[in-house]
Amino acid sequence: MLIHRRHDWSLTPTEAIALQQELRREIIADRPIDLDAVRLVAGVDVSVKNGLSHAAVVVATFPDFRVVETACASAATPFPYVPGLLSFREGPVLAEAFARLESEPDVFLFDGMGIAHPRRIGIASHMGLWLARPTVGCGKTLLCGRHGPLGPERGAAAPLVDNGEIIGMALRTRAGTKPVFISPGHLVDLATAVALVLRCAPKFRLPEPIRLAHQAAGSFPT
DNA sequence: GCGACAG
DNA sequence: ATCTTGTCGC
Repeated sequence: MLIHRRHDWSLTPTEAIALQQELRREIIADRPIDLDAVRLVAGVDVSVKNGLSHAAVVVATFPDFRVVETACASAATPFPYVPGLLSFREGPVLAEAFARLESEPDVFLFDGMGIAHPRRIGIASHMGLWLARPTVGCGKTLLCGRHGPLGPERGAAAPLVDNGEIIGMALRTRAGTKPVFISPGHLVDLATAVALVLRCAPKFRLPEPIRLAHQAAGSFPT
């Protein structure tokens, strides 16, 4: 599908932070989406092996999750992991994989944060600008913000608050397991993001598209 | 200055 | 993220 190249990726940490401050102004995180109109959902993930980064984008039907396409890409890992700058480490390979997509997913689910980020531009939001399509962040652990206690049942949720603003939601997708942290990436609002993730994770803690992408990204020949 | 810190 | 098998429990 058509990708919008927004900038160069080879930046120093200081330059990367400055770029995030510029790009954050373009993020739209208050737009509702009609989930009944969603037909294709993509799961996005990257695995790192011996200095190489392997990206996988798995496109599945919604709401039954049958795989219709898998786009992959590999490249030398360009940037060390630095909290707050994950997109500069995984963005390059992901952009390559996105460019190889033949289908046009209605929404992309990322393994990481959307606006629940110190500068409100986690990897889901950042890549959302490149994709110019709805993106949602689904993290397994918290990067920033706090939340109150959650009920024990599936569907229980508590707002993620940082500096007085609601940036996401701690959401229990399965009873008896830790919650996941949902936040709008780009072109979606929090309520829609939460509803989508709940529908994408009917059985396991993580959304089905992300599980598929995680498996694909991790099964590269060495 | 002291912690916290997606993947 | 990654190194890694079996095992406890619903």
